[in-house]
Amino acid sequence: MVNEQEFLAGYDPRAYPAVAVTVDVVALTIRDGELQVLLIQRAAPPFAGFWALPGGFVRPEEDIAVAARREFAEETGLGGEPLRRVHFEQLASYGTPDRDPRMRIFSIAYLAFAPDLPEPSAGSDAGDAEWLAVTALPTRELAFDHRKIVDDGLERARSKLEYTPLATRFVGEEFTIADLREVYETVWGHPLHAGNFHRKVLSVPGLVEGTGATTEHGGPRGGPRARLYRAGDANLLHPALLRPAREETVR
Amino acid sequence: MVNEQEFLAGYDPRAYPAVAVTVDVVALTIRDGELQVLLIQRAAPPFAGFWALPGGFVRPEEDIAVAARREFAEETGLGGEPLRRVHFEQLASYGTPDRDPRMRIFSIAYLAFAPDLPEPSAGSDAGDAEWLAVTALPTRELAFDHRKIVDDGLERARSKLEYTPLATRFVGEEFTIADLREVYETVWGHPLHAGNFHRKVLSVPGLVEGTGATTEHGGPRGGPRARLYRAGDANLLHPALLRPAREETVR
DNA sequence: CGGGGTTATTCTCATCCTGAGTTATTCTTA
DNA sequence: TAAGAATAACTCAGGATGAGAATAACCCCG
Repeated sequence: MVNEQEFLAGYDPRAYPAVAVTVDVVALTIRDGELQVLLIQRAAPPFAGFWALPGGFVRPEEDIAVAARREFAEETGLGGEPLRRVHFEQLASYGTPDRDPRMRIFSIAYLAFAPDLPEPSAGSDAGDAEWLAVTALPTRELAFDHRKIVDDGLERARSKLEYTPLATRFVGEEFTIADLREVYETVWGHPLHAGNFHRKVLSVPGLVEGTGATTEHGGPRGGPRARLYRAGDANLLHPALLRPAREETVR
Repeated sequence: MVNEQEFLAGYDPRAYPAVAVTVDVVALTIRDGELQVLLIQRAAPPFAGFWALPGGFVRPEEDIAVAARREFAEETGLGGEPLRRVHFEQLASYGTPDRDPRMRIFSIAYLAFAPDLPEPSAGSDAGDAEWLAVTALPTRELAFDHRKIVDDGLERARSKLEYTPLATRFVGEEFTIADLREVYETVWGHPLHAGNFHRKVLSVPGLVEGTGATTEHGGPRGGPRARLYRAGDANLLHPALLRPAREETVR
């Protein structure tokens, strides 16, 4: 039997069938009171002209998570501190043999949560980029299996709001309880009881901490000035902020 | 601009640097009242002689999930109905550039839950295979980044017991409430209140359904015959069966 | 064969959390 | 200045949880 050195010296990677690995990013933000996902229009085949998730090949010496951040930054033009405030997490991997007509391509999907972002600037390999309301997804055909990836990302996002403080990633540095409630209502897609939500947010340790300040003015249609809060230091919410169970999802 | 056909005809996969994709399986079972993970001893370099997760290269036309089941079946010798009762789910993907000395290898990890399984039969490419108690993991150095993968799998398993009926995958077709409680205690690593657990399991809709039968005998050290149950039809537990929050994990 | 130890199952009870509704107060707009 | 709207706080009933105890069935040992 050969030892490790001899083995590696005689090892030929080219002996294996070619496969490739890409990252795709499901980037979510809240704009105009709607949950929106970042899409780019493909300029080159395959699926030229179709809308797709931002993503691309992982570079030879690049870590996957770094690749995901790079692809996101390229499409949004974001960098520096604003980019650091964006939360990234691995979502899942997709590798059905025929998901890409070129060759066997595995995609490692990432999920990104970002506060209200400006209109995206198109990257070099994208014909166009835009934020699309997730409610409009059913009318838009996406490239590859990206519809499935987006659906998985949305379910992950809805679920993560329950037991993590990720909702604070959708709002600015300072926010009101109503801002936070709007995030939950938008992502979950139904209204919440304002009073109960308020009580709950303040009772969960480490979710938010008060700044002592209030908003400059009341709401656009009246109401008192709201107190401002910052994200707290909790990583997990306990007790969790559960969305009402829908009978369909249980069985 | 070329159309899709012309593009694909002129496409050369060999133009890209070689990468490979493997699956690794974190297979968990409960044997002798302990949570155990399936490991194989590597026969060939790299990491020859080290213990590692069962896994291997995804075949050219093979789906990832199929590859995970195949690798698991090869190492355990399991097939047919017993194999169908094993739950598989994708865990996460690992692709740090230097995680494998041979080349850039991405690993897509799967998590498997199985009821009490027999001693594994060694596969063709494994020097040996064994179930190792997870409590013994700290004393055993694993190949590649498999320690991290196992840790992620264990956390996923503990978390999934809370809100899904997966605990029923660790016991046989018919089981007692005490069997189920032992699963939770073993995976979570601390004792539960028998009375409260009993009440909770029976109150969650769709978790279990009674068979009408009882065990043949009482427990080995006494006690009445216990009623037998089957897994119910729920996919999600509501309300969830939460493990007591540990302060460390929250912040 | 009888008693002690063990375990399944059911109850009790105090406490906490949740959903729903109400009230006081502050602020904007007409 | 009055009406409308939103924040924040309070009330109350019902459900869920944690802790402890009671009851009854069953095993093993002496």
